[in-house]
Amino acid sequence: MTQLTLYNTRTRRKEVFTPLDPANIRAYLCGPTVYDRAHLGNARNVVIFDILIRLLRRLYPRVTYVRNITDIDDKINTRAKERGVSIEQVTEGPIRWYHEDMAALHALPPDLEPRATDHLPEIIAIIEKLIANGHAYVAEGHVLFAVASNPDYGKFSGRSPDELIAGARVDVAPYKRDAGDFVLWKPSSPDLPGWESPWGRGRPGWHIECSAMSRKHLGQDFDIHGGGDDLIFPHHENEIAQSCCAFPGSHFANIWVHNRMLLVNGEKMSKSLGNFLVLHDVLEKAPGEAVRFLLMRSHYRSTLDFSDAGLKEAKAELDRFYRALEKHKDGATSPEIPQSVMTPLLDDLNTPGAIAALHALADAALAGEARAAADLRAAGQVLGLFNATPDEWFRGGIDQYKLDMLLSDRAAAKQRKDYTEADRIRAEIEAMGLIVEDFPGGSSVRLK
RNA sequence: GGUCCGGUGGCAGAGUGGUGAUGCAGCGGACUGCAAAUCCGCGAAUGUGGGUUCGAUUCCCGCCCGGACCUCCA
Repeated sequence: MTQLTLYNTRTRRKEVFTPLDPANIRAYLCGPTVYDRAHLGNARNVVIFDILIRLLRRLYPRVTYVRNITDIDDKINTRAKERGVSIEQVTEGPIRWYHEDMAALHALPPDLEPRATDHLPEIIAIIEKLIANGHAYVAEGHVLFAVASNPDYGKFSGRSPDELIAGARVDVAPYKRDAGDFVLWKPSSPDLPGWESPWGRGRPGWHIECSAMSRKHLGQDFDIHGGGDDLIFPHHENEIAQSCCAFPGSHFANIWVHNRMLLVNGEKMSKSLGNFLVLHDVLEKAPGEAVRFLLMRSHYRSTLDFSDAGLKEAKAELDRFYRALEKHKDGATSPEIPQSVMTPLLDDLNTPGAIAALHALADAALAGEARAAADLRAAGQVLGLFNATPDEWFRGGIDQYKLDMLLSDRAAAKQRKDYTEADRIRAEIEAMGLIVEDFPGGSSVRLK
C-alpha cells in the first residue's frame, strides 16, 4: 500500500505517517475563538484538515477528529461587557454561524467539539501539576509558566531563549521571572467572568485549554495536531511546553500540520490589518463548493492570495467537472479512489496535483467513458466535492415555471426562424442569471 | 533587527538533476442561425549573478524582490 507522507513542523521535513494506534487515528485541530463570524482563513484551515481527515478515513478503520471551541477569551469578555450580557450569550451566535459556514463548505463536523468552559477542572488540574513539577509559579494572583524550567522551550518554533527575551514586548509584567513566561491562570475582577481555583477566582490563559482538551479526548500522546502557521508561536510552542512538562514522558502530538496564511491583495489577512474577509460574505458570491475548491487549488503550505477572479475560475473549473458528471447522470461511484488522485494526496496533501488528475478524468468522462465519471465521483468523496447533483449545480433554485414558458416561446421562435425574437428571449433568460445552451433537438439552461 | 519561507508562461498553480503538469485567459479550426458547451490545434515561463555537474528550473553561495513569525490572529 502506498503510504501517507506529511510535512511535520516539528522536524521540518516530510515524514511517513505512522499511527500510534492504527485502530484509531487521533487528530486535533485548533478551532475558533468564538466572538465573531469566521473569516476565510478559518475556512482554509478547516477545509484542508477536512481533506486530511477524509483521506485518513480511507486508510484506517477509525479516526477521532477533535476540534475545540475556545469560548473563554478576553475579546469575548469585552463584547459581553459592551453589550451587558453573559459570555454564553456572546458566543452562542458565533458558534452557530461557524457551524453553518463550515457546513456550507461541506466540511464534515468533528467527532468531538469540546469547549473550554466545560473543561475548567481539567485545566486547573494541569496547572496544579505544573506548579508541583516546578514548571509554574504563582505571582500576584497569576500562575505563570516558567520558561527557564524547560530546556526544550523554543525548540519547536525554532527560537533560542535569547531571541525570546530580545523579541519579548517591552512592557513585561513585573511579576514575571522571565520575559517569555506566559500566563496559565489570571485573576478576574468581580465584573469579569471567572471560576474558582486554588489561586482565587480567575480564568485560564490562552494556551492551556488546548492542552487540557486534547489530553482529555485524545490521550496524552496523539497522532496529528493542526492549525494555521501563525499558531506555531506562541500557541503551539506553549501547548507543547505545558503538556510535556505536566506529564513527563509525553511527546504530545506526533505530527504537526500547519497551513500557510491566506493573503488578500498580497498581504496577510489579519484582525489587526482589518482586511479579513468574512466567510459568510464570500459565500454570498459563490457556492460553498466553489469556495472550498478555491481553497484547495493551491497547496496548503503555500500562501494563497484570494481574489474574486480566482473564485470565478474555481467555479468555472467545477462547472466542467459537473458537465462531465452530467454526461453520465445515473452512473455509479467507484468503490476506490482512483490512483491518479490518491497518489498526489498521499504526498503531503498535494491537492493541486489531485485536481490535475480530476481534469484528466473529466476529459475521459466527456469523451464517453462511464468508468471515468465513476472515478470522478469517488475522488469527489475524498476531496469533499460534487456534493450536488449536476442538475442541482446547474439549475438549483430557479423559477422553473417561468423558465419553461420562456424556453417554449423561444423554441417556437426558432422553429419559424425568427432569430430576433429567439435572441430577445435568450436575453430575458440570461437576465435570470442563466446561460442558454442549444443542442440538436432542444435547449438547456445553467446557472452563470 | 533576529528567525523562517518563497520567487515557474498574461493569470492561477504542481512536479522534476536530463526534451517544464494542470486549469483559466488568448489565437486558429470543427460544430452552431448566432451563441454556449464540446472537440482538434497553436503560441507562451523557471527573478538575477556565480559554483558543483556531461547536464540545473531542481543542489550550493551571493544579490534583488515578495511574504510570514518574533504581539491578538487560522
